[in-house]
Amino acid sequence: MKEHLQELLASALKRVLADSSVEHTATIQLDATKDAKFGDFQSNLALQLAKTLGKPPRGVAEALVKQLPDSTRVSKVEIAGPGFINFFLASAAFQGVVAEIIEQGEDYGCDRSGNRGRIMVEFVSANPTGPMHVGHGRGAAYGDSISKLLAATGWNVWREYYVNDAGRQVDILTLSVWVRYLELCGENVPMPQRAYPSEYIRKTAQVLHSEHGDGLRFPAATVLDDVPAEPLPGPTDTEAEKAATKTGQERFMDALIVRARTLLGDERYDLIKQAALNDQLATIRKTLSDFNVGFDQWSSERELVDSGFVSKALTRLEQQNLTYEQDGALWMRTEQFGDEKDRVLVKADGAATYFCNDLAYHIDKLDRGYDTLMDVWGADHHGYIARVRAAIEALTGRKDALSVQLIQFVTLSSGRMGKRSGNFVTLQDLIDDAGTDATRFFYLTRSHDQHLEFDIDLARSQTNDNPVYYVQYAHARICRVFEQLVEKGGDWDPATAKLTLHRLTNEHEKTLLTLLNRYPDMLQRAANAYTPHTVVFFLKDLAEALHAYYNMHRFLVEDDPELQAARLALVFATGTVIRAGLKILGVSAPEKM
RNA sequence: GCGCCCGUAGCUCAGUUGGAUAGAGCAUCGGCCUUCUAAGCCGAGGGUCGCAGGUUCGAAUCCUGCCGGGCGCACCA
Repeated sequence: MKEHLQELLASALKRVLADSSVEHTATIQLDATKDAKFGDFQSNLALQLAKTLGKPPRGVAEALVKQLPDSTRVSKVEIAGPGFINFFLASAAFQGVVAEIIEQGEDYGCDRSGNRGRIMVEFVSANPTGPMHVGHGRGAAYGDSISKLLAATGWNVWREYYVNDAGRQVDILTLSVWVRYLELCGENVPMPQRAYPSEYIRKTAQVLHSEHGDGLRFPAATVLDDVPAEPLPGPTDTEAEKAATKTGQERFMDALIVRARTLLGDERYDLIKQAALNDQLATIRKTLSDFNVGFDQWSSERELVDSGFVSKALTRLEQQNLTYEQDGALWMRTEQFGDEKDRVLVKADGAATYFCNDLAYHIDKLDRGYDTLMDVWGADHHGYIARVRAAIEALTGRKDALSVQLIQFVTLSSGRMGKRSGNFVTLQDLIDDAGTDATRFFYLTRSHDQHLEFDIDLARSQTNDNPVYYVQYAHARICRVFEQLVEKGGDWDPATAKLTLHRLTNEHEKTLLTLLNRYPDMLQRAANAYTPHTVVFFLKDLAEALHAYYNMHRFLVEDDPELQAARLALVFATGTVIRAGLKILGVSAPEKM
């Protein structure tokens, strides 16, 4: 419809400009109106043109309207305000959408071709060192929905979880489990302050203890032999003292990790490590599964390193002259691609940085043929964007190959949840408590680049305060109407119903038809801007229109079969679009509530 | 100190990429259930869009400077 009006304007524009030297190359802007009194679509073309033509905008508008070709789909064209051209559509043009939706079902307005390109969406990628918290939940809900949205708008989407199962954090995890295990054996080794406190670590330790008995045990005195005691913060520490304490605590932990390796040997150390990782990942997988979030692939950092891909990637970077050695470390030239400084890939001690492995992973993604890489990160990683973007640009020559979506922080009534706070609300707690539907809807009701205040009590409430019910209720009401129809012995045939759509004429029907017509455009906008919350707000509007209609008119009108068929067609189409929209959000569309 | 994000009704937030009189929900007040689910509908009040300039036909939206909040500035992950 929009394209049709744009063509009309383009042709009028061509005639108006025929005898002047002015050219208008920009695409013709056409927007849905906010207010019905301005018609259905508005164009500001005349306002834009007025300046270059040196004529008053209303005059330009008049000239344009005069040259506008006739169209059966347009009932009226008006010039209003400073020079807007307002289009009023013929009602038939609006009613047709119902037939279209009945034919296409939940794919109405979607492009499932995958022709826009291959995109890899990497999201969550939470470290397997503890359960997911509410911040991860937001990233999960966002990543899952943006993937579905992109898949519905012409993208070929692949979703991945990058498992950080290599590096120091895994050693910290291993140590944490071992300390808990020693505790079960009766050995009193203090849990380092900066280790992982998760309850799940205790479970892993218990299983290890029951399976291996004292096989992994060493006397506490041996473990702590020659290791300086861990410093503890004082209540009146200065900044410098706090920093010193932190460094001391890190050293304490590193010393214990070295001790664990030495005493246990590689085989037993790896046994603990693998058990710990498996348990943490199992917990994360369970939560994500409960949360209705799926991945096409889980990529392991460990495997990337072990397979030799990381070193191969480094060789390639060297061959492209993107690296250099300095102070015993290997650096990547990211500064010349917009980063504020060059970055270390391999440290002087020979260990790869996180950036190194992560970059190799991104190279692997590019090797696999994805044109666009989307990374969904927590907002605290924004300082990391420039170096990855720089590296990707260096490799591909494209600035737009990487799209990073930052997810702003989530706060709960009890304050911000930190991963190591030891006392946090897990995502699992949240969805066990409030349910997947309410939780996902809540996460997606705010723009992802906006801080989110998560009202747990509201999400948990089973009352009309909970916004997710508003939309679901509209769907359930529609389903109930069709149930009632059957109970009354009536029937409804979509094919013949399409012939009755001219009966949809009242104000409430017009509102619904307008919204249904806007759905495809809304999907495109939401996908292009990477904003699933656009879908949420659309669904709220659609549900509102349905509820208002429901309260004002009966759908089952026995004394007028034609009108009944038409209204049922309209609410059937509305139900279809609500279901399709909720599916993109990962929220269920119940038939009963 | 430098960089990124944010500031809209009492609270939580939208705002169609610069459009017409800035909108929802919650909260407050007043109406609507013998007819398809009242988890709903209809109506009322509530605003210096942080502040000050600038750009132009037109600014919550773009630019500059302040004020306030969050986050980040590693040979950590």
